[in-house]
Amino acid sequence: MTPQTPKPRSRRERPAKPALTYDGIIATAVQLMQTEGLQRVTMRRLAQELDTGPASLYVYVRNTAELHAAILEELLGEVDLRQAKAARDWRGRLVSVLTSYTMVLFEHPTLAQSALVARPSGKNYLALVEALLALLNEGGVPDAQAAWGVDVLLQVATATAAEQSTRDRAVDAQDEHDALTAALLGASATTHPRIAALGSELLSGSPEARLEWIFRMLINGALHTPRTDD
Amino acid sequence: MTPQTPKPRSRRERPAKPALTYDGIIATAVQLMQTEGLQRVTMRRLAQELDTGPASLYVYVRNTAELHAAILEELLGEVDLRQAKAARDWRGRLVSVLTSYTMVLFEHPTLAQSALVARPSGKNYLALVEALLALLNEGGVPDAQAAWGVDVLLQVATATAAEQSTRDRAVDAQDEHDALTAALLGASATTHPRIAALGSELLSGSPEARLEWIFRMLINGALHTPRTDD
DNA sequence: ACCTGAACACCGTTCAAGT
DNA sequence: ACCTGAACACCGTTCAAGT
Repeated sequence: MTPQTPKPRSRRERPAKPALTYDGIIATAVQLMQTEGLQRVTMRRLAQELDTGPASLYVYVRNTAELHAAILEELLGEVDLRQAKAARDWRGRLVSVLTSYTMVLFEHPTLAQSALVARPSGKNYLALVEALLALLNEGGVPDAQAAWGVDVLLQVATATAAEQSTRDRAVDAQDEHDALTAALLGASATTHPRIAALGSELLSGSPEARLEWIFRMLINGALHTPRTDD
Repeated sequence: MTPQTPKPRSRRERPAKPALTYDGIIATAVQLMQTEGLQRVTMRRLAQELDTGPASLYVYVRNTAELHAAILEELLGEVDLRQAKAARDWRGRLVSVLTSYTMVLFEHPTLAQSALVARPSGKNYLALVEALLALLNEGGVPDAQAAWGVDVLLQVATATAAEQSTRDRAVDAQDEHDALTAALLGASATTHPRIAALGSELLSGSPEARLEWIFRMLINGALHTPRTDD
């Protein structure tokens, strides 16, 4: 009689060390980010979580940037693409999808920072691009303009989320914001007439109100700016 | 006869250790960035360059982010604001100034990355904002729209430069770009009809042509999108 | 092929102690 | 007030050696 249950050779107190796989590594990385933040998702810390040494991860992931890109692609699954079919005009639906994307990144602003540099190319990203292109097409934005415009829409949304990453590291960010506020409001009307004229208008509005206006102005810009390059 | 030339108490082989000052630290930091790149402008490396320990720098600079922001503010002095007075229509001059800003950041894309997070507020930055606001005003962009629009213009320029920082670390970036190209061009017409319809159009155009179109569409968007929030 | 220990070459930041 | 040595708590990545 051969034993049906192979005795697990559990090392340490963990319930059995699972074999390393790409998917397993990324899943653990996402979990680690959710519990400890992206700044803790390092090769060393992740290896520790997987009960191995950092060198082992390099069999599956080229470097830290690639690891972060993979995490982002996972996260993009949370973007609410159903907004594309809501009962609103195409502009409103476009703004909704973009806002959902921005909100997902807002939860992890440091990831947004890396997203600017390491663009993903997985299925969730493709689905997002497709949804945006469909809405632009529905709104009558000419193909050539939609092709370049979709990039700008995502770039601005990503950059806006990335900017927010300062506001996390509370204290410094506050100081920095105060410095900018003081500089803008204290500008002299002789040397900086336009800054002085606009004054607090430059800093006005909630982040939400600003973002909505920005998305609308991008859409209008894409719709009304012909490509003259070719 | 008293000696007229005081004997310098030179430590090591350096020609006399200058006293630390904020300006001296930033000047050395800028120089270090120019010779070795921003990734080498660390507290430790900079301290070494100044012939002291890293702890000494914390008397003048709160942290690494603040150091990088100070470097950026210095660099903004290189933006060519004379373009604002060139013999072209206001849109063309606006595009010129923005392009000059982008080019300055292009030389140091990792600095652009940090610029997204740690916005400067020094005199060079104020001069740039003032120049942009003056051009928007000249073009008849309503104040409320100019106030929010100037932020978007700078954000997009900064983000575009930051994106380029990948293209420096040559090999990975190429792989990543190839992955995106393959994903976009390989998209199925049934699952991703719009991506398939646009195809290579999505990746077309030189960076310069794209950027010029982007600036023009931002200007048009700002000009034609009223603020309805208040 | 996959996995690993160990090493190399670094980091930011704090703190007690000096001048 | 300014400066410092030393320490704490980390990093990414490579490589030779194992299985």
